[in-house]
Amino acid sequence: MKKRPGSSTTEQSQLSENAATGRKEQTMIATKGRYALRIMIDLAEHKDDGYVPLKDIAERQQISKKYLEIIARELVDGKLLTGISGKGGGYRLLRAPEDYNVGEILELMEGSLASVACLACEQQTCPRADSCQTLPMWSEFDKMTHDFFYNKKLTDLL
Amino acid sequence: MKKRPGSSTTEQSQLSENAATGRKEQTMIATKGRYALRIMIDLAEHKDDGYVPLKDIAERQQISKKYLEIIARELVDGKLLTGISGKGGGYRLLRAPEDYNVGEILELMEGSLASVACLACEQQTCPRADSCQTLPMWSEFDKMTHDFFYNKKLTDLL
DNA sequence: CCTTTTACCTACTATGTCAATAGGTAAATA
DNA sequence: TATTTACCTATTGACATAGTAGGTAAAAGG
Repeated sequence: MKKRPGSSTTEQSQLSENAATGRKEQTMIATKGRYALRIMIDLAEHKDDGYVPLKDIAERQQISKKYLEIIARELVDGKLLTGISGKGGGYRLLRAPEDYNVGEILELMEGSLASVACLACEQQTCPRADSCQTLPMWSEFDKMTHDFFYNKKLTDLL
Repeated sequence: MKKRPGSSTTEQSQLSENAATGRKEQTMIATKGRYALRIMIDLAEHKDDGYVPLKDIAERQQISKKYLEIIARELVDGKLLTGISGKGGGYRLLRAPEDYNVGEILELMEGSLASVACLACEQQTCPRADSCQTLPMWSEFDKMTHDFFYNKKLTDLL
């Protein structure tokens, strides 16, 4: 409710990641995507430990466990993870670490890696598309971005 | 005040660019950056017509003139354009079109093209930087992005 | 059986950015 | 002097982000 900074339980959160830098925050990859990646990396590194509870990940990664819950559930819904409840429960990868790529993880969390709205989500083509002088550049950039992240395996980050 | 859609004067604005796609809008390049680029392109195409009033640009590009005013002023402040008031006034480029690159235009408007907050704005380095397993990837991506846009000249879009 | 541990679920909220709009003033020309 | 233009300040609605709060259900150990 009151969001008192520094009141968190185990972790010390991301401090002023967003604060008073004077400039904007319109980053391509938000916290959610980055945290998701760190969950996946953590699970890859502990893939032989059975089910890994979120509490452990939160402590190791210094991220609010409560927030990680939201992210982990989205990863489960997106079939990148599986989790079981109860004592001895936790999360684990569904595939071998080398069979994940960074792009699919980020795209699941961020919705789309598109650089501009014009190209996001199979959008009905913009009426100006035919005459747009910048669209080819955005397309080229998006292809480059897609290739970059989809060719990067999770194991490349270990 | 009331923002009634479709009430604009000359242009029909960007319609539902942000609306009900069901997914998110966290695009790397916002409307502001794209509009700025279109102003620059328009001015490059009319560089022999003296000072070009914003009214003309707004009509040609189908963008709210009022919003373009904000963007144009930022471009002036950033030394990419010059403008003079009064009849016969308007805006013009300060350099030859081939001496502009897309990166400097976007970066002026968007503040930074950084993919993640960790790398934006000369930020004091993250305490986790040394051990961060994802930072090298973000750096690599940012370098690729920077090269892409800074090597793209304004004249490449004409 | 009961306690503990865990995932899973719904709801809420503070903050900030984006994309404009509104309503002016100052400057320059015809 | 009227008109056209840039320049300026302020405000706003909508939405996303990054969480927090407070539970319920499931699974295992004792």
